[in-house]
Amino acid sequence: MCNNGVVPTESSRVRSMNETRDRILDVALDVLGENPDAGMGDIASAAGVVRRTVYGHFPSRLDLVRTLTERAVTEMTAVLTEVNASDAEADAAWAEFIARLWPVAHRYRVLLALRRGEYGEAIHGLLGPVDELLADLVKRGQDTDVFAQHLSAGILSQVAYGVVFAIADSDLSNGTLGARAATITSLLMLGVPETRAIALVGDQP
Amino acid sequence: MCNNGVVPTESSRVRSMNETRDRILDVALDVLGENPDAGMGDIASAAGVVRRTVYGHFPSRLDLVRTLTERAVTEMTAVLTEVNASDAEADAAWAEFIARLWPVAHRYRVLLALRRGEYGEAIHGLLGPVDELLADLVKRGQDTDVFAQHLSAGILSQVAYGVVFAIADSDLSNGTLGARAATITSLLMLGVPETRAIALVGDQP
DNA sequence: TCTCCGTTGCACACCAGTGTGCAATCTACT
DNA sequence: AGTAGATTGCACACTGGTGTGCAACGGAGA
Repeated sequence: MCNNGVVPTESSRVRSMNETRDRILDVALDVLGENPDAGMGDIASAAGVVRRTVYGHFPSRLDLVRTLTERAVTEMTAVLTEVNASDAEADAAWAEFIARLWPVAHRYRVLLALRRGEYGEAIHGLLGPVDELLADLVKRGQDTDVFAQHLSAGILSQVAYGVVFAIADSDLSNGTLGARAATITSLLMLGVPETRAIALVGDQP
Repeated sequence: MCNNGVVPTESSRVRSMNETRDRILDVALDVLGENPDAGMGDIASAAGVVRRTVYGHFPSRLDLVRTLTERAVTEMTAVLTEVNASDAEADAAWAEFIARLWPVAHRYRVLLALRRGEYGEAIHGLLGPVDELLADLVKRGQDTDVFAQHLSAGILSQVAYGVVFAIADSDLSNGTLGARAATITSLLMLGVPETRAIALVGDQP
């Protein structure tokens, strides 16, 4: 009884439990990424676990998706706030943002497809803060005449990172090739001249 | 028996039948556009018809979606071949293409969502010719140094008209505002300078 | 008037996924 | 050894969509 606390990881029990829980979440991203309509059974099998066990960790399918979304929001806001805090030019900040966001966006690309139909509302709600931060960055770029103004900051930011997700969803998406392509393409559509865009990604490979 | 032919519209019978058939197709685009997972029942109700009747025209859900896709392919290839035949600069051709494609893309935007999951393969196969024509146009632009080359013509064309569909799918999509936004944005991401892009859409409102 | 034939309304079987219940099993901790 | 707890394997009920069968209705055409 050297341990009067309640949750000092309790050594192994809860740790292995958390491992399976995390494994389910990780594998759910992959499975749902390939087929957003995959069932709990598919996810369970892919995680090397029985369907019943998944329900032990997540009472319903919605809980699983929500947890996934919360995870994504946490990671993305972390990157975004950090980049947003820097005093670099908006286009440079955007380039750095995409470069660092890329692995995250690629992992959670399924949320794009999941946004419509059934869980769309829940996901949309959770993604709200991310959308705001994104719009702030774009607005800063527009105010300093770095970004084009043919669209409002709200719409433009949505479309711009929609493209990032679209490329992340594309066939040849992993590797740094996708990151470069996504950064350049999004910069271009934000109105940054091609030479400048290429120079920016050169800085941040 | 003044009529020895086989299909002189047979006056009314088959005509009213074709009307309901077309109405089902039209309404299916709307319903599926709002919710790609809508069932045959929803489509039937929206068309003012019983579910059983829909199955009378389309033996299975796949048949309905396939017919819808074939329709889209027909309309899109018509526009694309016409634009592709012109000897204008590639960026001007693209601008005209988007302007004329816009209503079509907006109507069939649901196919974007339907491309993944269940019918994805069938749709993808039917859309093949469109993809080729699109890639040809982009490649022409790249060869004449009008479009950027940070991505291959195949990928770039996909991403570019993916954006068009994304904007068509956006909330404020109908009206000419969406068409302008889609044209400018796609031109920008193709590497066309902002001033040139705006001039191009000015020519074709 | 009588006959097609599209349409309707209802029936059914089928399937796939969801979520729950419960006894059995295995394992880490005491 | 004993126990708590996660996991398993199987059961079940429920839902919702699909596709089919069939008798009945109703209007246009012979």
